[in-house]
Amino acid sequence: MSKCGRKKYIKTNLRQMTMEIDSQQDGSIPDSVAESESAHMQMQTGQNSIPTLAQVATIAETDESAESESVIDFHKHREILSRRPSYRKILNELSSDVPGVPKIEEEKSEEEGTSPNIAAMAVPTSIYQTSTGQYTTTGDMPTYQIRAPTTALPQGVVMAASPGSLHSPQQLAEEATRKRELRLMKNREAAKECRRRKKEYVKCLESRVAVLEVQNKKLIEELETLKDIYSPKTD
DNA sequence: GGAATTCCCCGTCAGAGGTT
DNA sequence: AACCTCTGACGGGGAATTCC
Repeated sequence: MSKCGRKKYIKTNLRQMTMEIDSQQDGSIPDSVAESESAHMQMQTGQNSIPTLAQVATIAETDESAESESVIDFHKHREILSRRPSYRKILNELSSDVPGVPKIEEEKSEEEGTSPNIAAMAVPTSIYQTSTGQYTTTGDMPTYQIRAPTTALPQGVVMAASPGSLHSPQQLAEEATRKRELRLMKNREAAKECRRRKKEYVKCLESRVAVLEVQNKKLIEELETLKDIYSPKTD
């Protein structure tokens, strides 16, 4: 399997996992998933993530054969194009629904923070459900205190004079370069954070899958027991 | 042992959506 | 409108594993 193929495979699994959890919880595939991710899109793209513009274009093209007379539903396309909520949002929603699920802390102001950088702390976060139906946590999972970028820029990033004071083309070029470097640096950090959150999110999903599987098994067993008790004996 | 493949991480870009 | 944040997508590099 190529690198690219492998990446797609991982993403497919991740999305399937999410859907599994959703369907286990309310017994149906969420409308958003059902609507925004048609089966034929999955077949065409091999991905379960939000399609790229090119993919959307392909979908629109092939859909034409099926609904050539009808106008493409604008809202449907908006939904396809729309972004899924951030991992932070998802996890925080989860944590409000399910006690024990760690919250990803919102960015704190610098006054609150003690460390200038992102601090990862190991706290117990793996989720398990007790016999009473409560969620509990064991094991280590990193949680994050995301801090606003410090005012102290990293070495090599120099604050330039205000744009109004720039005159020569050289100064303008330097300013542009500086801005680009700053942007790249910020994006680099953002990507790191994003990946960390994603990992946390995946771990959380995995834990929930485990919990729900156990719960499901128990319920099936209970059902069987009740059936045995209440069904009339034939002999 | 070396080539091929897989896995994991990273940096960058593009683009959606939020904020100022 | 400009700027910022977040995240999917892409591709590269290195370590680990598998295959011959």
